[in-house]
Amino acid sequence: MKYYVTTAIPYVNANLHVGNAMDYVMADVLARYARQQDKTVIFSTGTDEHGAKIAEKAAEAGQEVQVFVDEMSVRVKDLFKLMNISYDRFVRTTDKDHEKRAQAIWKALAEDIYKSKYVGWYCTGDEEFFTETVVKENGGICPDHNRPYERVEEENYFFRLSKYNDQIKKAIESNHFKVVPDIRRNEILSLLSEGLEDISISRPKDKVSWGIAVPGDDTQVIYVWFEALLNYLTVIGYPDEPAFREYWPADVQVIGKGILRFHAGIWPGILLALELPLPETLFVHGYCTINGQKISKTLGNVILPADIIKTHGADAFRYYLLRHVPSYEDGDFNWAAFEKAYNSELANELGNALQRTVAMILNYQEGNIGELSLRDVDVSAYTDALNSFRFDKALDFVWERVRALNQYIDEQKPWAIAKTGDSKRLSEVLGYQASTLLQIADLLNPFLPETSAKIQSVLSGAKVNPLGSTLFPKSS
RNA sequence: CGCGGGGUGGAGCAGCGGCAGCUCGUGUGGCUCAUAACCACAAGGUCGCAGGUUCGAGUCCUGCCCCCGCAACCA
Repeated sequence: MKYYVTTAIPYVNANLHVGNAMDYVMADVLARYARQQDKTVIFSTGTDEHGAKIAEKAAEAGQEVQVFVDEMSVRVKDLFKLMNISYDRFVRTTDKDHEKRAQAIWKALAEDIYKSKYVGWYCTGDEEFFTETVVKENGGICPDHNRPYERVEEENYFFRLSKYNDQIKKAIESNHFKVVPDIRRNEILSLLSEGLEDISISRPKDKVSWGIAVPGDDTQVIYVWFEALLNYLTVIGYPDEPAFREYWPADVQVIGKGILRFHAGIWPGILLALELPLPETLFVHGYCTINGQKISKTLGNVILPADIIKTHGADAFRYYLLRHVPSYEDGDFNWAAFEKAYNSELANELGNALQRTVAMILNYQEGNIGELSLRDVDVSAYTDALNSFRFDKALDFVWERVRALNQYIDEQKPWAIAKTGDSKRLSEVLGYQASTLLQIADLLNPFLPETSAKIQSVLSGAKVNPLGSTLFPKSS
């Protein structure tokens, strides 16, 4: 069975921070879980590299735009490696292949594209037009970028999005196209009730040169956001590659709440116009604040994934985002909460459970693990949680198992059994401990791949194979 | 009257008509296999405010107060 999962592709104008990482970590869990179930998986991600803002950033850095985006794209890949993101395909919007296929999509949409005059206020920081009222409210200055809106009057190509409004609404209402969680589904439905307007999907080349040319009109380039959405199709080779025919529609597309309108409004409109099926599910996660504040460069509160991973490892980083940021809502990252979770949950509960088990097997049984004895455990709470993208709840379930194991050890008191010389009973108890740890490793595999592998390497043979150090060592 | 979410022990949350629950923190005790880790027990709540419906209301209804999102591409 095939499984196609995507993330939004990051715009490479800045380094990715902990909040940005939610997309990739969550999608990675889904991809690993699907592989564990023997599905054939394509997990796609990439980088969004066009637009005036990128060109501007490159100029600031005194670099050729292509050199700039090459470098930024490599940084993203490096970060993904650091976070253990197991993507299968990586698309860059500056790839020749993407450009060619994006243009093919444009041509396929020809019937729904028309040329018209656009008059409005534009902010280069947002790459977006704003309405008269918004501009007035903000006194003519974009609050996000602290720069004046530009008065722009230009000829653009438009996409007949309004035509598909009702079809999109129906698809979401009928759950043919599922938007998860409900709060986001309701949000987009209310928006669709108001009705979507046609959108501008190109900009004049003399204003924005860093982009993909509109086929048949070299005075215009494709609007960066429109073209970036197409990555979900181009990365699997729309329209002619076998992967496209096999893997589309996507099973899950993971995005952050800020780009809901694009993915539940514009994107399905494009797909309907192309007469392609809509994705099965759009999963929308919340944002991660830092110390309760919105992450922002101007506030200077940015924490990079590498800051955490360098000292505590990728698994601890993934663990915190997946369990302590509610999967359906916003959450907070702060060092105190992170250290707390690391020490008490990862080190004291899980790490120590492995440690005490290994120590006893070494001390009492010369390292012989003996017979594993897996009692049947109902893991439906875990699978239900994963199937509904409740990563936090799935990990709660795993930790119930970890706690239960520590309780079991305290109740059985294997150290006391060792003194009685009842080696048969002792072996049963220690065998059960090892089995439970292996089961936990299995459940943890999609979430904490390194930890899962470590536990397995310790307990998979006939004898324990102790790690060089403890799982999750404490620094202080 | 733009739309939506929320206010529950010190903190973070669950419960959505029938004995107020979970994790953390706090206190006490137990254990000694273990990363000064682990386990047990306890204290701590007029469930934002005011009315109403009901045999019975965190839970349903009405009004009010206060936070926070979206609207306004920020992942």
